[in-house]
Amino acid sequence: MGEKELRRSLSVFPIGTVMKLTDLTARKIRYYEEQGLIHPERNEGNRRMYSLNDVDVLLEIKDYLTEGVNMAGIKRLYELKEHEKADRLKATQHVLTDDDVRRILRSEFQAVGGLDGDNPYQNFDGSHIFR
DNA sequence: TTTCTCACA
DNA sequence: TGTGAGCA
Repeated sequence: MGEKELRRSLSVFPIGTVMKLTDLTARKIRYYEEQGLIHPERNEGNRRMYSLNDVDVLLEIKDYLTEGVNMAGIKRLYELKEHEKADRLKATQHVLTDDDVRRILRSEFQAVGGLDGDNPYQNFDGSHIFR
């Protein structure tokens, strides 16, 4: 991990700052953590401390949500990325970048025909997004 | 003053 | 998801 990624992973701001930065409620931010989408650290007082990466993820989650992807779908995307990350440590293979993931998501949407109304992903059950 | 966890007229 | 209670 380079120094740049290291800095982006430093947990530096409290939930109040993240709320302003992401325009999300504390309730939602903690909920996404429960869903395993972000992993803020805790300080001495049990307070959550978020990193720039966490904020980025939160912002991405907002985008996915407005695009009609539900929590199950979003979780798949991040699980997929984490698996790639794990694999990268074992074998020296290529990894899915954020852009790759976004590309995959877009093509999936186009293949299904649109972002509004009754697209299949609205009721995604967690097992067919990349069919 | 801010954040935390828990619970639900 | 919101909101209030009672702590730290």
